[in-house]
Amino acid sequence: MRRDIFQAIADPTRRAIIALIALQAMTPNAIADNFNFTRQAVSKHLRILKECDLIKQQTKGREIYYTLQIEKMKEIDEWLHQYRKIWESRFSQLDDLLLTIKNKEK
Amino acid sequence: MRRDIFQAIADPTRRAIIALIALQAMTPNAIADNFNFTRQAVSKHLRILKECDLIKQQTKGREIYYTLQIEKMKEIDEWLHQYRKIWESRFSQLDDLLLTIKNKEK
DNA sequence: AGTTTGCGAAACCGATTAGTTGCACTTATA
DNA sequence: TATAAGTGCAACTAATCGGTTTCGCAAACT
Repeated sequence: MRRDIFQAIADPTRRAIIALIALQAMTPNAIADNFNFTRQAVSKHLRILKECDLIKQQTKGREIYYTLQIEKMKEIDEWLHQYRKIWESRFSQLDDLLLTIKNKEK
Repeated sequence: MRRDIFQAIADPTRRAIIALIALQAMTPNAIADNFNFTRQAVSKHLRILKECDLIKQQTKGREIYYTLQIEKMKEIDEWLHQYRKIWESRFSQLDDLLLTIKNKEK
């Protein structure tokens, strides 16, 4: 199935997993220790995160270490950019207004 | 139901609605004209967006105009901030590396 | 060689999602 | 006042989601 990064971060557990492995590479078991779910449930989340390239895996013996692909997070940032422009322009409009009021007081 | 902004933007149709009303306030009918869904389907999306304060409505006669609450989008930006710090620090590490190489060449 | 450990995949299940149709209500128009 | 237009809500439905249990397989340990 084609995965969407926005759908991937929609689930709070997946966001928590992202936060965990952002700090250091972790195995599924180590990740699952932080939750009340089974390792298999975590494994399913990892699969979804992997399907949209948010994480990558590195096998080491029988263990698999998952790491965050921080580059992928930029996609959200890029989507947000168009709206950031809007709120920043509104903020500068407010600045202009305050400046006008200030000048009138003189 | 308590709504989550991340869940709200997970749906591509809702992201399209957000993009539409970011430009100008629109009525449900006007929004629905842009999709192949029924007006009622759009109405349900609007309800979800409203439940997490991403949009607000303004009644004008029998019409209801929906506008984007751009401030709410900042919540995503704040969540993203922790990861932005990471990719920016990695970028500066790359800068350091390039600088080191450059100095060696001298 | 036999057992334990770490993992993913499959089958299953209840809850949720995203759409539909049908309806009721309010406002504008003839 | 009757009718049309704009809207939200409720009931229904197929598909998806997020969890579980069970299983099979490969690597590591005894």
